[in-house]
Amino acid sequence: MASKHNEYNFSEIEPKWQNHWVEQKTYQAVDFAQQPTYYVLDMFPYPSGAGLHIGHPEGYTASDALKRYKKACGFNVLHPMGWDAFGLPTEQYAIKTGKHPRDTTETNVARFNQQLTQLGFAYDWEREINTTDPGYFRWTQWIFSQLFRKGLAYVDEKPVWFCPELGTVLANEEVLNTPEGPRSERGSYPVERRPIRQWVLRITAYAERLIAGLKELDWPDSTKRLQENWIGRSEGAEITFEIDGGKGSLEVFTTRPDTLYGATYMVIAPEHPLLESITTAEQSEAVQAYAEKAKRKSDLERAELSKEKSGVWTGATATNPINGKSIPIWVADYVLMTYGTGAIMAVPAHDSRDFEFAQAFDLEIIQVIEDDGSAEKDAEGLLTEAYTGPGKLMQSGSLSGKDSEAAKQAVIEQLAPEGRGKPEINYKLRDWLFSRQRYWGEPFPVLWVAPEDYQKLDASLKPEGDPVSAKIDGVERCALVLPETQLPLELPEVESYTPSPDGQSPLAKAGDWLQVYLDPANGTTSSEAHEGWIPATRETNTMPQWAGSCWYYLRYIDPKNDKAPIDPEKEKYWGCPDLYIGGAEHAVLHLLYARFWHHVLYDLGVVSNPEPFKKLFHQGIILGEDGEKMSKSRGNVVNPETIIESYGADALRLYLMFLGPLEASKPWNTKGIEGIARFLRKVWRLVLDENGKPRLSDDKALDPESARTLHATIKKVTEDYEALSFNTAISQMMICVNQLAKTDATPRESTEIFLQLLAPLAPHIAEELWERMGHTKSIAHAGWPEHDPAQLVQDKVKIVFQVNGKYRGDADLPAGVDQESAIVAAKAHPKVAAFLEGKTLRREIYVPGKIVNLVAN
RNA sequence: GCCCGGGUGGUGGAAUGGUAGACACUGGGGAUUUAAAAUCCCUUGCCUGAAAAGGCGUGCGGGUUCAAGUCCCGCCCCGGGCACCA
Repeated sequence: MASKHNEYNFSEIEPKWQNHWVEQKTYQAVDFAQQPTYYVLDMFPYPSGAGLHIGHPEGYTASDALKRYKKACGFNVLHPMGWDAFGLPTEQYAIKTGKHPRDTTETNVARFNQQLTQLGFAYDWEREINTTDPGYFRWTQWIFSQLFRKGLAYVDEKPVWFCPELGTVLANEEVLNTPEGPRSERGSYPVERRPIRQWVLRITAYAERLIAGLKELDWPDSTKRLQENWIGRSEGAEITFEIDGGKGSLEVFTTRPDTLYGATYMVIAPEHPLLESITTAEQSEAVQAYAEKAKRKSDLERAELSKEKSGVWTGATATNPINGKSIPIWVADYVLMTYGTGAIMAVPAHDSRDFEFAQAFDLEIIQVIEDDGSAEKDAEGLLTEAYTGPGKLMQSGSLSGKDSEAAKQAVIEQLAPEGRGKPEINYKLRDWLFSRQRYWGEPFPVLWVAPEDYQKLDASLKPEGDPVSAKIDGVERCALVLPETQLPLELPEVESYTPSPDGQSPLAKAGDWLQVYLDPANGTTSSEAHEGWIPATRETNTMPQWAGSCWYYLRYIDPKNDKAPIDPEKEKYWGCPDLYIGGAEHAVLHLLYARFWHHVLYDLGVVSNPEPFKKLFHQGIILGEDGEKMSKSRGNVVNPETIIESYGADALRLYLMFLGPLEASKPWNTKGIEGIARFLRKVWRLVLDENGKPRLSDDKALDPESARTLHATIKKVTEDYEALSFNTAISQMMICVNQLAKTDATPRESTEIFLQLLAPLAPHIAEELWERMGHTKSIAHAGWPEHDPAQLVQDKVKIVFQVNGKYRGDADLPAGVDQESAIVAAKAHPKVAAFLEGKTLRREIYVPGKIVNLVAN
């Protein structure tokens, strides 16, 4: 591009300043400095082989700009970066090429690092973390140990999604519902259900706190609601129905105990443990066939067939505890074993699912809540749809006439003394499936020992409460966690990264690593047997990628600590991130899991606040030029590197922010960046003349109009940076440059103020021009300008004249003009007068400094 | 079905209830230049009109208000999330 030294040559100046910030440690965060702190956090990237895509620099530009702005304002700013480097693609690559994931990760990290630097993101690299670094994951393992010891980790044989192609188990959220059936999110391979031994974290124990904690958070409302719905708290009652014929009892969960009189049948899930024992001989064959069929269906298939309800009568009946009525018990797959008790009381009149089912199988429908005419009915006055609203009870014995809300309580109170009912709360949230049958993840710091050896163990190795046990290779074993001294537990070298076809982790083949001896007194391990030591087998599952990202924001505060995950004093000094910027795709899982761990760490006294992320912001998605999501297959991918080559990093940064509001999804438009490039060249020429010398005027002050623009710009840009409204900040800076460019030269102070405002978003050009104006210190140390309100005061204001709400003219009147004079001026305006002609003035409105509206007819 | 967002010129977008379309892109016209790039100036919502001017315009239909893109009610469309959670 430009070669003359007096032209804007971004490819020369950008690397220069990038090196400068690194060498001078310009953006290093200093522990315990006597300044207010500001911690701005980005969601750290997975260092994939593909390098950065345009979505990364969007959020990262925002945080980089905010960081530079806050530093200028005098904050001790912490803005770190790291790598979420465990994960499937690297492992897949290892399977394909035999290359160790560690090496691939190293290469990818180096590339990402270089790309981020090229964009001018000045992180405090001394705090860089990598989830695959043993110095990091020893503390991930440590946190797991704490969860284990608190009884929050257990083992369960769970039917989980298994993907034969990837050779691994997938979490529900990694499986997509496609027209071809369930598929893996990565690669879109077919998946199937398989029961496999799994580690599970008891996140449900924190459900209540995770909901309550949301209240105080400054998060997008939609994200809070998403989490709330995901946790899915519902209040209701657990009611016990006696099964007729002395076959025991059946518990159901309902949110509508008030409709109990309308319960005309019951339904249990096909997986319900009582199904076999209650089914009568006559119905046995049909029930068994039905249960078999249901088992083969995936959850997705069950849901898709939702329009047609299916089910079979078990032959059994139960007694409605409120009225002694005998009602049939059906089995149907619209009832889920995984929610509530796996059984329901069906009230077809007031639940749409039960209504559909009752219609399909011709079951009794009894209306017990008055609908006041709001429900659809047929000619005979019978419901043609369920009425799910509130109302007065009817056909409900002594409760008839009571309001439904009050009746909920009344029913529970009536049943409670006999032990047939109690208030109950249920959550949609399920416990967190926490293991993967993969190589490239954190190994569990867990050993399995024989039950008799387990007795000999020191209490510190065991969980609170019951032992965690499981069948390993058909033999009963108990789990213990390694003591802190044995951490980190590193991954063994293996010959193959491929899981075995039965879904076992590649670690299951790491013979030497697998078998160890253990000192029961303190958990020390060795490959050699010692007197009194006991044999143990290592856990072969690894942790999911979420594990490392659950607490990384804490580690940045104290990244090299080998005594604790984080030093308490440093934790108190920095606190939690003041702002967390990241994509909305993590609205539920990552942000919920991280909150869960943080609450646990709070209980353990590791952190001093129960919630990790006070303020959250989601940047939108950059779409392709065609308005579609960028993807290789669509061929609409924009590569940041090519943009930097042709326009420079400053232009890319500004343009990304100029596209629209940070939170909006917006299409990329390559032509649009021209406007930004033009703006930057204009800034260059505003500061330097054609000889490359500062274009300074001898005057101390700007002309009044320029001064007003400059101070309005200081005000607007400051407010907009605070609000992350970078698009409008840039517009205002364009207005400012256009105004200042009208003059032959600019006072030094004005030019400098403008560069200070520009620096957070376009730091390279700002630094370069700052230096060329004679400064020897970085603009990062120049502070932040304040606007002078006096400069904004105008002696004349434009008053708009309206007649009947329509614009008919305007006039510049003295600021602070009173109502009377303003209205006189309006009436004097020829066009206003013309529109008033022949009409009667009904009303005169004056909004001070803005508008006169004359109402006439 | 339920829960969130969002519908403004040819395009991206801007607008504490107070002139809708700031700031840009694109298009059109011009200046400069041997030419190009760069730069600068004018113009660019729609309709009527030669012009002056007027009318219409923020997805659709109502309403509140002196005044509505903005507030309220009822729809339509697009995007995202959840989906038999009793």
